[in-house]
Amino acid sequence: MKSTKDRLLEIFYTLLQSFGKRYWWPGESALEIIVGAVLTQNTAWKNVEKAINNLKREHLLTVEALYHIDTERLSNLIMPSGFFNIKTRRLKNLIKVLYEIYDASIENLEKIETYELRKTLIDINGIGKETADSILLYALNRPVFVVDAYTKRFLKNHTPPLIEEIDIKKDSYDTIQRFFMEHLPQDVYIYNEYHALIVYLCQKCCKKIPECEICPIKGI
DNA sequence: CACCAGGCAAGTA
DNA sequence: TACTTGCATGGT
Repeated sequence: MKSTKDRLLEIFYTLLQSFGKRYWWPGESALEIIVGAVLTQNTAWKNVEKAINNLKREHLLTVEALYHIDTERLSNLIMPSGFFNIKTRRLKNLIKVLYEIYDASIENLEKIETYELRKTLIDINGIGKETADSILLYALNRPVFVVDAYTKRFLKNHTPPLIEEIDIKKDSYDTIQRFFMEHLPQDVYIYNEYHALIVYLCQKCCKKIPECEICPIKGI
């Protein structure tokens, strides 16, 4: 009987071999990833790209520019990503911390201990656990596992079960995160690729469950 | 036409 | 603690 740790790793390497590296997170800078993390809340990535491109075209992807930009102008630029009024507020809240506390320098974030930084991020109105962890992992390369709707769907659909279903149902972000982190090496590369592969898997074939014939990890 | 997408906060019971 | 709702565009 395989251990849960062995199964999780086997699933990882099988997904990696089947689908290849996902190259997450798309973005040319840490700030672009941070901004994208807010814009993609409950939103298709395709729409986020339009918003990001709007900001890039206007050379607004700097902490200074986003701090000083007029609220209405920012709303118009990020409109394609939806929820633009609330996302403008959320971006401003986040940028305000980066500008006023961290002196507009992403590099100053490097000095902060991971879980202290996580708490700081979550304390910002508009930044929840998933957004904070996405920033930590994908923008700042911290070994933090990101849990999202796909992760829950993956756990819920996978057979044989990896974790008791009862733990998946409620608001179980911390439980699921702990599950992955306690059963996997604490490794930024693995966390990065694993989350991206789960998303790809769900977008590719999880929708066909329970009879997904092309699922490469069936039975593991 | 309906439904969903790489969430979160605020309100209610 | 556990549900429910508003937020909004764009693709299928």
